Amino acid sequence: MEKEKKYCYDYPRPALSTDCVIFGFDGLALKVLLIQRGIEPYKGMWAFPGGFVQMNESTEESAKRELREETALQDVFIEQLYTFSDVARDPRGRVVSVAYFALVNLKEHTIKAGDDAKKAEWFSVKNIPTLAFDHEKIFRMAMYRLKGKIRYQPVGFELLPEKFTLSELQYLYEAILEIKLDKRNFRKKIKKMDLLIELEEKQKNVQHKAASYYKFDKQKYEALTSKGFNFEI
Amino acid sequence: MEKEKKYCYDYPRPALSTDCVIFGFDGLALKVLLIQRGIEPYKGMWAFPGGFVQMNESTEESAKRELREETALQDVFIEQLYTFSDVARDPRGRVVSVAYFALVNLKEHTIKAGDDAKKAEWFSVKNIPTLAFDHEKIFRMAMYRLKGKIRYQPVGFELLPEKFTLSELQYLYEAILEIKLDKRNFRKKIKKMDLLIELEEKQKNVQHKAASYYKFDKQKYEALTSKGFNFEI
DNA sequence: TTTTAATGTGTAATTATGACACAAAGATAC
DNA sequence: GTATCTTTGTGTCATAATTACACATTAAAA
Repeated sequence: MEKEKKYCYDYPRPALSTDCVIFGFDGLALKVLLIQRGIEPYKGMWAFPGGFVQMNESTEESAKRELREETALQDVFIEQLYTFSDVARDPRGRVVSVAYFALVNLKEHTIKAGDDAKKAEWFSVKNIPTLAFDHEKIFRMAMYRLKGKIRYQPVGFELLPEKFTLSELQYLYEAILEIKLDKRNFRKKIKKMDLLIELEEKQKNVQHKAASYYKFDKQKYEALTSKGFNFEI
Repeated sequence: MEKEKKYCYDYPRPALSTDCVIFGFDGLALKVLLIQRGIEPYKGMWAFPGGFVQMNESTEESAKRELREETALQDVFIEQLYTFSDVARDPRGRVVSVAYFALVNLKEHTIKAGDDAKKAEWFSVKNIPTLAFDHEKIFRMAMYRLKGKIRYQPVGFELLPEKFTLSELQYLYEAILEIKLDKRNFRKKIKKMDLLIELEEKQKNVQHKAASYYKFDKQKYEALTSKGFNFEI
């Protein structure tokens, strides 16, 4: 078959891709998922999972598809981050990329083992390798957004298992905000917003006093937000 | 010359455009600038100014160029809003649009008179006509963003002339937030953040006690933000 | 001189924030 | 089974922020 460029337009068009910054929390550190590139450009370097947008899908659908294909993650929190469009951001030519960020809880979602040449790995946000393309810029923006967002929207729960202890919740906030919080004051605030349900169940197999598990009252939160309530830490 | 499609690619590509939601404030009401479409589709309907992204410009440059070409506005506050990519958002075919929002002060910037077929007009945000494409969605998003942003970043000053009274500032906040604020409490907050400079000059030709003019201390604000300060209303 | 319309100012009650320490529980080691 | 270890879970007080609320002053116009 002849090598032929089949798709022709009156005016030139940039290629359109999506990239996805996937955050996870393992109970101690905030992590992001990176893919090691198997092909040029930037072969061998780490980058966020992503790919080109197809004609029959929105950019959000594209980001979700890439997420599913490259990591087998599904039904996770995902939100548009920013569109990166510097003329020279991709050495292959003009590529505009719509970046998304996703939040997953590492305990309940396992990622697919790296298929063929592609290796996927979680990196602590404190220790990220040099990234391909302009992905450092994307990463900084994603961190900034997450830090801002967690203060006024209860997205933190997306990073925790369904059942979690108050200390786990606090460690998560500390990891994202990169500050130390006071235990009593943190609990006071969390209790006052009245969006957690304390479960009967307690921790097991811990070598100290077992903490109660809590779960997030999503229904109540949605009822409140539709009435104009605003969550704030 | 033969009608020929010159730009060919291995894979199909969506067209990429930018649209710009331009907010202005006339002292009483918050307004947006709309362009009446001179051609199909949606001929005669109102829409946000916008156009296709060229190969040698980023989307932000494209939005600024469109703004300049369609309204003669330059050097105004502009920020990326969101990328709209629904497959069917444009009846001409697949068009992904990166929306921006801009803030201008109506007293110091006059917009170009509508050239040829294009008529530009300011509409109160309380009274917007039916819009072309998915621009209603873009508009709702822009309003939501502005409401959020004005509470923690001093973007309001972009909508006022360099010299303004405290009442004008308060009316602006009331128009954007769509709430009534208490005069004494508002002034207390504004004064405490210490980012306004009171000028010698007072209002003239008003049929009541003349108010002092103030200006925003941008230098001080930038010095503070670089140290992690956070403006909040 | 009176009227009109908006400016500019303070206090007190309530609520939110931030700093701070120790007994109780459960597992493990001896 | 007692001591040890580690983490849970809780309250108070001082300070700061927020909210509600009213009237004398000024400048122009009638």
